[in-house]
Amino acid sequence: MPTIQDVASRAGVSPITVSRVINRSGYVKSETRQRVEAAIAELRYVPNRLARSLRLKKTNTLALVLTDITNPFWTAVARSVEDTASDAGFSVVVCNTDESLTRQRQCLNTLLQKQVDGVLLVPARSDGEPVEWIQGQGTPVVVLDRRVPCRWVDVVRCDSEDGAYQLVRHLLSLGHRRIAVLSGPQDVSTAMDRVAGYRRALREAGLEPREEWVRHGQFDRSAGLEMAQQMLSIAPRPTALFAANNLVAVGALRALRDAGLRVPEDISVVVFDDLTSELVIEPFFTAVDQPAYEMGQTAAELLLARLSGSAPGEYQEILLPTKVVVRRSSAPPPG
Amino acid sequence: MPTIQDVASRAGVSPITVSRVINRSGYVKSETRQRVEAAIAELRYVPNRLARSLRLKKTNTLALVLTDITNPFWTAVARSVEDTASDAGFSVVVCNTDESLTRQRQCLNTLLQKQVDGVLLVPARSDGEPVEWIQGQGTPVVVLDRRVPCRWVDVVRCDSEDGAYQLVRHLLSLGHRRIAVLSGPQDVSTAMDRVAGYRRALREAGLEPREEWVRHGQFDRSAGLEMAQQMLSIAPRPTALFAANNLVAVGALRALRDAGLRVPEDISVVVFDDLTSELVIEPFFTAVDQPAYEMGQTAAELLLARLSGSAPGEYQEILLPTKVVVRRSSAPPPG
DNA sequence: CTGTTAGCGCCTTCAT
DNA sequence: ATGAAGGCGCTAACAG
Repeated sequence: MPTIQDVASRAGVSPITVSRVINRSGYVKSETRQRVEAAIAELRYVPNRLARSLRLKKTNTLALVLTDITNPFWTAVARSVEDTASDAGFSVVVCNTDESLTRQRQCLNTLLQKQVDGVLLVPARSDGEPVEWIQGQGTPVVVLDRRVPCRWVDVVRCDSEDGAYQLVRHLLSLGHRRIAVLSGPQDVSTAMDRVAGYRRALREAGLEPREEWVRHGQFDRSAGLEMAQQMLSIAPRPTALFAANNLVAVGALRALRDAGLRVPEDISVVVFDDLTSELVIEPFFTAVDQPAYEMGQTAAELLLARLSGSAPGEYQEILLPTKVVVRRSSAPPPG
Repeated sequence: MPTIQDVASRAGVSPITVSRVINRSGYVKSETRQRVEAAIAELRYVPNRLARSLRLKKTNTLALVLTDITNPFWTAVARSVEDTASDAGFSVVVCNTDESLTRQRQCLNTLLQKQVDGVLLVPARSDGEPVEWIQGQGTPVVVLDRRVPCRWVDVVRCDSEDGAYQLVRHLLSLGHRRIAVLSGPQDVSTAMDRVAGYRRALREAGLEPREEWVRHGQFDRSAGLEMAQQMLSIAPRPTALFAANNLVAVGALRALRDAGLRVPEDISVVVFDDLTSELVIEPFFTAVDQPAYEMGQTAAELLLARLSGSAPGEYQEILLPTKVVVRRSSAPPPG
């Protein structure tokens, strides 16, 4: 492949002149510029950004470390991050951790070695150490979606506690008294917060949350299926299920149908995080809708602002609004 | 940030010795190695892969250029590419083109500048030029999902013509005679091939495909909605719709429901490319199922094999099997 | 087993 | 308006 030196020789100038043409920096006589551009075209020269980045200590690349891009919520986030980054001339490297700390460390290590300019991190656990480690390498981080026990970091997320509270209030207002929650991993902040919001709503209604009505599992379909099955074996059976994420809800509904239960006639189901209407034939779930696209965009913009030095000095915690969407999956309890 | 030189000084060795420790290349006395490792730990040294890549002319990065990661089909492909690449020590940079040639060129340009080792490309158009351009830069390409008029390139895809043919045969066998197709962009090979398979099935059944029963639009929900509405205004109305992709089908169904039509009692709907069961409460569509995960994996493996020189000399065209899954959205025509 | 030399391709600084 | 020198951090090739 031709280098900047090859182009220079061909155009009869020095490499630095070619550099100035490519990056539109400094003065170049119009005639010289044309000769250089001609040489670039003839040689099909493509500048080597590796060398440029090494020199400039800037790669124009963002890392997006999330749990599983297969979940439509993260897909939307990834898409908005890419859109936002791309508009600013940045590329995005995506990594799936599957909620594993080991994989998270591997990802981050590789990413830092590649000298990404910034990291958008959905922490696999409520653990501040990875965040501090990245920052210790001089790389800015924005934490996405989840809380983390660090004061000195930017966070963009939704209020899980409040969303859950609202959702359970909706169930209570319909008359439900036996409400179970199918949540995610114990040490993931969103899973904890959603349980916390659930408990607060129950207590406020004068109900004592029973431990057997709280289950933790993975944030996926099969966990939802399994947790729902367990709930069905409790007597008296809950009249409503609160699924802490979209995939859990899909699995739960499967379990209910398999058990011959009708939703919402026999049992209600509500869910934190709606499935995008793009994918759904007929919206069914009563849900807390999270602005996934905005979350990615906001986080990416904040990170880019940090990189350009245009962000405010203090670290930010940005809470995006959620809203409850009532649909057909919730109704008054039977009887 | 500390460099390899800092580590070297601290350990009282030369940089190259540190390099050998990091990369486990060459001989290093166990005692020396320990000194070096201690220095690495103390300084929290992270090797700079930019410099390494510049030197080695290898970045351990793959590019994945697709149309829109928001479509679950591409999400699955992206996930499998990342899994496969990651196992081989590669990272993945993802780019969305939204079927735009301009954006495709921008993406590819940036990616080549970043010296990605290989490109997985879902071409925005049936145009061989971009492929040849990338190859001309000495970068291997594997084309995904779509045909391209190049002989000298690897391709991994499904047989759209045949899948469509099978799907329309299914409709014919149910007794349908007025079948319409809602396809994607005219110049995208999968959209063309699915129409071609449709036509072949019709002709074989002694039916002449009517032009008004063929529509082209974007491969998204709103196009599906619009195309379906247009079809409903044709008299006599088609008794079955063939949606050329998943999102088109969701949009079409919306249009049918809005028009007060029941599926499949009043009109049947079949679709090329199933929505993954992870996301669907109750599978409904009769569909051609494509092995999305395998497609990404196969393509990534082929690309990695090319990079390691372990691939066969000839370019490959790998056709992955599809299968028709009959569900509730198709039934005999009314009357 | 370890070190020296040189250079990957580019851009900043300082001349001219 | 253009160029020369030097170095970003790393490793291959060759000593020793």
